[in-house]
Amino acid sequence: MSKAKRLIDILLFVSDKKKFTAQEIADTFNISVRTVHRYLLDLSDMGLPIYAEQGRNGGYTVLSNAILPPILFTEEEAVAIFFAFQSLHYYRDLPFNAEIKSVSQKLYDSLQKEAKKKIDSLQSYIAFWNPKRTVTTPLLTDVLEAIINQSQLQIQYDSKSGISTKHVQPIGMYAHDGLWYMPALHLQNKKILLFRVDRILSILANDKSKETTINLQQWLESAFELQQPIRLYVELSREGVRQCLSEPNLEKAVVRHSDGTGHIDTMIDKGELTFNSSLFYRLGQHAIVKEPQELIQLLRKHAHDLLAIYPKQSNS
Amino acid sequence: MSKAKRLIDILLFVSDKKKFTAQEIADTFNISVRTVHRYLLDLSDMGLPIYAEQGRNGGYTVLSNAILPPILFTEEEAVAIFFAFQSLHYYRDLPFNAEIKSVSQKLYDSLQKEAKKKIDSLQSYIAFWNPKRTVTTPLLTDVLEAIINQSQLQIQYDSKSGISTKHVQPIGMYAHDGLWYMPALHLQNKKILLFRVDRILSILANDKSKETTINLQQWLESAFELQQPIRLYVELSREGVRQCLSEPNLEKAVVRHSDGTGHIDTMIDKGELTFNSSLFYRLGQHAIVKEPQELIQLLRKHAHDLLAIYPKQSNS
DNA sequence: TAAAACATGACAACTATTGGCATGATTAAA
DNA sequence: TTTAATCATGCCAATAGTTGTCATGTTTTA
Repeated sequence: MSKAKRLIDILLFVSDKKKFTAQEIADTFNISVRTVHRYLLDLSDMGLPIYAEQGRNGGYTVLSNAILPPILFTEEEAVAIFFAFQSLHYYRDLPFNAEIKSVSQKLYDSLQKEAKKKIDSLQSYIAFWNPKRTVTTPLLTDVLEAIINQSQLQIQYDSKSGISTKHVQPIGMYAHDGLWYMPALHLQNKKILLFRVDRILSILANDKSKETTINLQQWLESAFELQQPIRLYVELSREGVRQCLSEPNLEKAVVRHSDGTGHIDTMIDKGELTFNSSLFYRLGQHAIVKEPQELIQLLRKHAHDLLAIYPKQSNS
Repeated sequence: MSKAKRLIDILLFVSDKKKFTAQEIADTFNISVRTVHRYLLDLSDMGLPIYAEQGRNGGYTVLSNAILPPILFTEEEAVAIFFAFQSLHYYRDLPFNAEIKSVSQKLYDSLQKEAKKKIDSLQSYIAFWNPKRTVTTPLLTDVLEAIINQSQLQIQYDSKSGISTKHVQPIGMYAHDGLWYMPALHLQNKKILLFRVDRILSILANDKSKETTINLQQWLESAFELQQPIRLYVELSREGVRQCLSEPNLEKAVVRHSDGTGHIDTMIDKGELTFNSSLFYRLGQHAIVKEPQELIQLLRKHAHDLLAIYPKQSNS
């Protein structure tokens, strides 16, 4: 086997093992101890952060985390990684911020002059634009750690009804629209609630004592099942069709007529009525709700309330 | 210089040059032609897609795109790239779909068994959730190509007022909220308009004839300057504060009072009034708009319209 | 037909790697 | 204090790998 391959094998072996003696490596790879010393010197020269402790019980220790074998990327692939990272910029807090920086650095360093120019020029043609969030999520990594350890948590939470202390077992954590959410089992009433991680004011992890719950993927799927299905029927003008096609929740249900107008006929959850009323309020005459009556009543009630809040001759 | 380093140098050289003869390489690197043949055989064995044409005017041709020197990643960095890509899944169309797949494949293949498990288990704790868009953007790559070439375009566009043909020069392209947008200079009236790429029905690129315009970054910055500033003053209940802090546009302007309530006092653009009326309609009594009068009138008018659209005893 | 390219084999000269041995230094346990 | 287990380094001969040169083919095109 060529030296290069053997070096990579040893690199992977030691970066995985973290602590070892030269004799171990010699035995594992059937080479002499002398050669092992030489190899480790080479790896050290190549930048592997490794140090040796002398004396009995001594040995080598690798400081970095597990390392992957060298990978060859094409320029296009490097660009893809750059842009994927760019799209993440709008999360103010991310569990991988340090890694994202180091990967970008490694890639950019290895690009040639011309390729760097290409990336820079592409960046003047293409972008991911998102409003930069200002809410910070200081406890993000703590929460993630607790989730991975499957700990039960005592959290102080800033909810609709004020700050309260809750005893929960988290299911997982997900990002949506720039914010982090944590579905968790509320241990008092055995119900799964959804918490916003930025609204968690403090956490206290108890000993891990796992109650078997569903995992995050299952929860995400079930969370969007209809609990109380109800029929939504809406007639759309041409503009209404256009607008509704931009609504992630409804776009699938839009039916176009040949004259450009259309309609929506689908089942939605009763709990989504409030959300939908906001949409159809905005669309006004471009979307005439025919069903359900509840939604129509909601729209009317809200309109009435609004007229009460803002009386005719209002002056500040 | 060691063989490995020389091989990498040659790899980079030839993957950049694409077409070359053995003699060229021999001259460039001061090695014999025989050795070049041997090296190219090695590179071919290592997976570089290269083929040779014999005879006069023959030579070697590399099929793949420019290749970066081998990079060492840590496991954590690989995980970061995976999750960055996961967050992109909600764009149905991306200019880098092929690259994203190949990078994921390369990384996953190079992970050890244990590391694969780690990633899989992390994926059951952490996710990026986004509604999957169903609108397709078939012309995405064509548009990107035209933008890079700085071509002028004749597009068929499905706008509010129907399908029309427009003659434009694109400035760039950006993604937002799962959709792709293209700001472009309308050549008839010299104004910059914003197009949704999925609403472009066909494009026809003219010869490139660049009118100097601003670049995408500049446009993005200027696009959010206030054209017609107007004062927005809103009194917020405790719940209103909570809700407004989740609104990317307003969160910066929210001022909290010591009792948990708060207010917004900021400048907004007159053009955003419609957008804001939808928000404050939803918030109802939790956010009492005091200024501007236009917004209050808009809220009232819309409420009136709605009551007219949905008369009292409406039955489907 | 000649020139320009790739393809491959043989071999000697050269270079790099390896293992074995020796010598030191350092550390912790006996 | 001694001893065993470590790393660290130097030397050298044996071995392994690499290189250049030359030779011989093949394929393609001017």
